[in-house]
Amino acid sequence: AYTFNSLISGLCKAGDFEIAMELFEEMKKKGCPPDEFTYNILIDQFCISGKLGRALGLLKDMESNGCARSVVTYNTLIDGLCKSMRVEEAEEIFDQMELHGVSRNLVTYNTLIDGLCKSKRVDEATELMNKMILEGLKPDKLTYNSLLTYYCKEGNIKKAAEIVQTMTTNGCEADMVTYGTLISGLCKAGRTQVACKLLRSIQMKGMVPSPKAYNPVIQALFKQRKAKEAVRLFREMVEKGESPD
RNA sequence: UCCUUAUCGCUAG
Repeated sequence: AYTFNSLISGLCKAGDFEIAMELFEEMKKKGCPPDEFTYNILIDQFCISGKLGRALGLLKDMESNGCARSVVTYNTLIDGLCKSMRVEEAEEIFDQMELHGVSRNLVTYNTLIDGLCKSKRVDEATELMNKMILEGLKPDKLTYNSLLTYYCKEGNIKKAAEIVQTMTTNGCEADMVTYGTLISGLCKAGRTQVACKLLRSIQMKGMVPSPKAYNPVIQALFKQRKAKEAVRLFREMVEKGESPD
């Protein structure tokens, strides 16, 4: 099955889904039954292509083929449902895990928290974060970033700053993803100057801002008709050894 | 051999 799984996964990534499915059928016929990994790969593919019904169908299949669902299986489905804007169903799957005796892990929580944030249900996302802490799981960068992204998109800089505060006090270092999110939030809120200052302070810390941290600022400067400043910033970025993207 | 987070752009609406 190992060989088949590698092939199927590779084919899916290359977009050759048809061939992957043929191999899947072949496995069953050739006495090499698909295992948990095979199913997870295919479920993920169906989710990515928006065929949730088929993904759920495979989930049923697993059971009848004596294949145990793992936490990854559930995580994949939860993510797929969230990305298709079917968060309610994702929540159902989340609840089902308990009944099936599969324990949720950090990824499970992060996935659903992100889904809730993207559906603008930030209060519930925050509740869920508290719940995970009660269950002994530690929120990580990804957890905080989902919330941070929500507040930044909303232009709620105050809340965003609070999140950064919380994450650092909980031992999560702000990284370039964090800064990139914050900077774009600041630009969106029209606080371009503050965003520039943040760029500076990142450099003071000895970090090199990524192009993704520069981009929103450059963009915002153009919108404010400050093309010269934008170009200056661009030059600076190149000098510091970053390749523009 | 399998799952989750940020910016911009592109495409569609």
